Amino acid sequence: MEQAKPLLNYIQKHVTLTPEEEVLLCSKINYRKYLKGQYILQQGDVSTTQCFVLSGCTKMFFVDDDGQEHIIMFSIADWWTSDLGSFVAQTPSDFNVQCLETTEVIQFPYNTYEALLEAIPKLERFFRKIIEQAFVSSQKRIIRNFSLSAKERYVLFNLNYPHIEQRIPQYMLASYLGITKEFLSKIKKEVAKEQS
Amino acid sequence: MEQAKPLLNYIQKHVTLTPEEEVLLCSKINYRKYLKGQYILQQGDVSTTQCFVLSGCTKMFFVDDDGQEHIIMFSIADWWTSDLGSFVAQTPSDFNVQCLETTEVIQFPYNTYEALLEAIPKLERFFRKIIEQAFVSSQKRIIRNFSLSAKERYVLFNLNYPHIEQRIPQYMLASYLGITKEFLSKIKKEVAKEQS
DNA sequence: CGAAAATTTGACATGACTCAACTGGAGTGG
DNA sequence: CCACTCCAGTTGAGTCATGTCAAATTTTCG
Repeated sequence: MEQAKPLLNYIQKHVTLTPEEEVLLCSKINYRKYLKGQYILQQGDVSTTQCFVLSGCTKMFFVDDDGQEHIIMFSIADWWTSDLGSFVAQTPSDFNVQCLETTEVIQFPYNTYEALLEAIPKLERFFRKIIEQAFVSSQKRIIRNFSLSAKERYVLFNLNYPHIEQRIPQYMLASYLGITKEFLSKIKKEVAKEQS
Repeated sequence: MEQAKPLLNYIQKHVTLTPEEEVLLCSKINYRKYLKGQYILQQGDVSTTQCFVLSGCTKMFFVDDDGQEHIIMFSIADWWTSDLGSFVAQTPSDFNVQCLETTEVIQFPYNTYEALLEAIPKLERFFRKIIEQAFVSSQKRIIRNFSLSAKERYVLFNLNYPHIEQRIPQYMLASYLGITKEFLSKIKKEVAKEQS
C-alpha cells in the first residue's frame, strides 16, 4: 500500500521488519481520509481501530456531565490517536476523536491487531515501546498539572509543541490546558506584555 | 525462586508460560526486601530495575523547585513501581520511590529486561498489556483532575482504592490528590458531616 | 509521660471561573 | 462595496475553590 510509507518509516525507527513482514502488515491495515469536522470515534461507541496520523490534525476530547468539553490530546502527523482503553478492552469509549482539518490516517482494525502482533513479535515490541512512551508523557502531564500554574503550562506547551498553537483555535488550547478561554486570553496578554 | 510465586500467578492471568520459560524468567529476576523509609529509587539516579511489589507499600513522588513534594502513585501488593521513563531510556529519573512500610519486591534488572522479553515473546505481550493498562489509568487520572473538584477526587479515591487510605498518612493522600493537607482536612470534615 | 509528628481550625489571600458585555474579523448576500 | 451576521477573542466585575500561614489540638511512639 502506497500510503503506508510514512508508517513504515516510523516503525523502522524502532524495529527492523523484513520485506515479508512489511507485506503482511500492509495487508492488515487500511488507509482512510477524513474531512474537517468528521468524527473518527464518538463517545459511547467501541473503538474499533487504532489510528496513525499521516497528515492533518485531530482532537480527542470528552464531554462531562455539565456539557463541558475537555480536550485530552491533539494528534498531528506521525502521532497516534484513539482511545486505547476502549480499543484494547473493546468497551464503549468515554472519548470523541474529531478531525480539525482534512486528515489522513492508517488504521489498525481490532480484529487483526492482536493476531498481527502475535504473528510479528517485532511489531509487538514496537507497540510496547510506543505505549511506554505514551505512558511516560501522560505521567509527565499529570505532574505538570499539579506543579505548574496555568501560565507556566501555557508557556511550556508552546515550547514543547511550537507548531500547534497556530493550527488550533484558542478556546481549544484553553480546554487542553484545563482552563477557560477567558483566562487563557488574560494569560496571553500578560505573556505578551512581559516579552516587550 | 520461592518468592516469585505471586508474580508468576499474576503473569498467568495474562499469558501462559511454559515451565521452561518460568525457569528462565526466574533466573533473571531478583527478590529484595526494603525497610520502611528506604529508597528504591532517588531523583537524579537512573532507574536500573522495574519492581513488582509482593507486600508492603511504596510511594513514588518528586520534589519540585519550591521543595514541594508531589506524590504520583502508591503501590501495594500486585502492583508495579518504578520510573518507567528513566528505566526504558536509562536517563536520570525525576522521581523517588520510597517504602512506607517494610516492602518485598521482585526486580527486573535493566540489563536483562530487553533480552528476556526478546527470548520470551509471551512476556513481551504481557508487558505490553500491563503498560496499556497503566497508560489508560494515567489518562483517566488526567481527566479526573480536570473535570472533578478536590472533594469529588477524594471520594472517588476511596471508592477505587478502599484499602489504601488507612495505610498512609493523610498529608500524603493530600499530595496524591494534588491539594494541601489543610484543605483535605476540611474536605474530610464536610464528607463526614454529610454522611451523618 | 513527654516530645515530635500529624491533623485541625480560622483568618485571610489569590488563582482561576462565571457571566455578561463588547470588539473585531470573516464570510455572505444584496 | 456596504450592511449584516456570526464566531472567536477580549475585558471587567464579582465569586468561589483552594492555598497560605500561624496557632491549637490530637495522635503516635519512644
